[in-house]
Amino acid sequence: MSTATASVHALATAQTTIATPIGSLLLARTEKGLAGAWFEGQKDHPGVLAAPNRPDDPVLHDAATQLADYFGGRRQQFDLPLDLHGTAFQRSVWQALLRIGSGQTQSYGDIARAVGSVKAVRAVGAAVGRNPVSVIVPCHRVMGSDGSLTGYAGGLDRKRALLSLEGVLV
Amino acid sequence: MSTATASVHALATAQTTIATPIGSLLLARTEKGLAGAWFEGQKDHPGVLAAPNRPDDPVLHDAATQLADYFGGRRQQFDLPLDLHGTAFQRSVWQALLRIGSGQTQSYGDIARAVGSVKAVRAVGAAVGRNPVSVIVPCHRVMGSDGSLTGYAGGLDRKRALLSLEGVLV
DNA sequence: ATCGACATGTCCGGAAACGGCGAGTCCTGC
DNA sequence: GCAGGACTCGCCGTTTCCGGACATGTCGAT
Repeated sequence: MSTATASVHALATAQTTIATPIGSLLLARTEKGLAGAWFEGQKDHPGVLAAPNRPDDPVLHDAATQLADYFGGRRQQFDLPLDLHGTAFQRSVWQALLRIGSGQTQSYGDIARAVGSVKAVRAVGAAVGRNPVSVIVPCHRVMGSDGSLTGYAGGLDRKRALLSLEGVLV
Repeated sequence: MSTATASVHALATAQTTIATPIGSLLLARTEKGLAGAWFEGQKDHPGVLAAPNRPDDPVLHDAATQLADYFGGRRQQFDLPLDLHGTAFQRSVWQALLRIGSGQTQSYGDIARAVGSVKAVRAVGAAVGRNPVSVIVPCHRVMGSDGSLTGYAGGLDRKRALLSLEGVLV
């Protein structure tokens, strides 16, 4: 069980589940902001959360709306308070992800450069793979340096779908 | 991309293009001298060079003049500073080419003997084929031991034309 | 505590393929 | 006979390709 998942279990103040074209998405927030978004069946899915179900919570509601717009092709970027729990290294990687615009991609090496440890490429891979907030923190925009899709915690099909939606893949 | 071509890309300080009866010729120089002369469409043509276009550069201007004289039948040998980039073996082969006078030819085996490795006949072929300075380094004066034309990076037609011009072919 | 496995990328060494050949063999057709 | 073509094989420098090693941060399992 990862640090991020553990802290969400302990700190979540509200949750809700929404439907998307590529599977339902569990959203969870803490006091400070959105802290988790996992597809059903995804690798680090926290399972059942103790936090109360509150679809009308402001943050969760905004997130749901913005995600609906995103999947409908009416929105390219998100504007939400985030509360990303992880090690310093992981947070810096996730911040780097947030700087990749819609329709763009970067390689794991690019991210490694961006966070200042050029050779920590595998470490970057691990960190990207532990992104707690799918879609909104766009870990799907990271590909191998040769253009291969490599992996995705939610399954490569979802990665493909997201990239198609953003116009990256034919 | 051959070593020679690569280094020209990096080191060229000036370029120009001249017209000849057998196609236009791209000339490039480095600090030290003429480093490249490629026919349009020739095998190892470097494509677009970053170096500035300077027809009036002394070396390029001299080269252009001497080439014009050569193609007009008024000149048999060239007097220019050359800067040939390649492996040690390639350079020794190219030097051997420079020792073949106008109107003469040698076989690949002759060159192999000249550079001291009698059996490196095919290697000589490869090196000759990568001559970076067409016409001036007379790789067109090398033929098969049976008198056949074998190959030419700029196309056999050009090889024939050059040899005719030099009175070797009827 | 230590170890190993990862959603990678780069570098390095060795192996193998690839030529602007040439000499030798064999076979055809005069 | 014998000139000449098709084929084989050895030769060698260069390029390309492939496999392995390594660097790095975290986490789960010994």
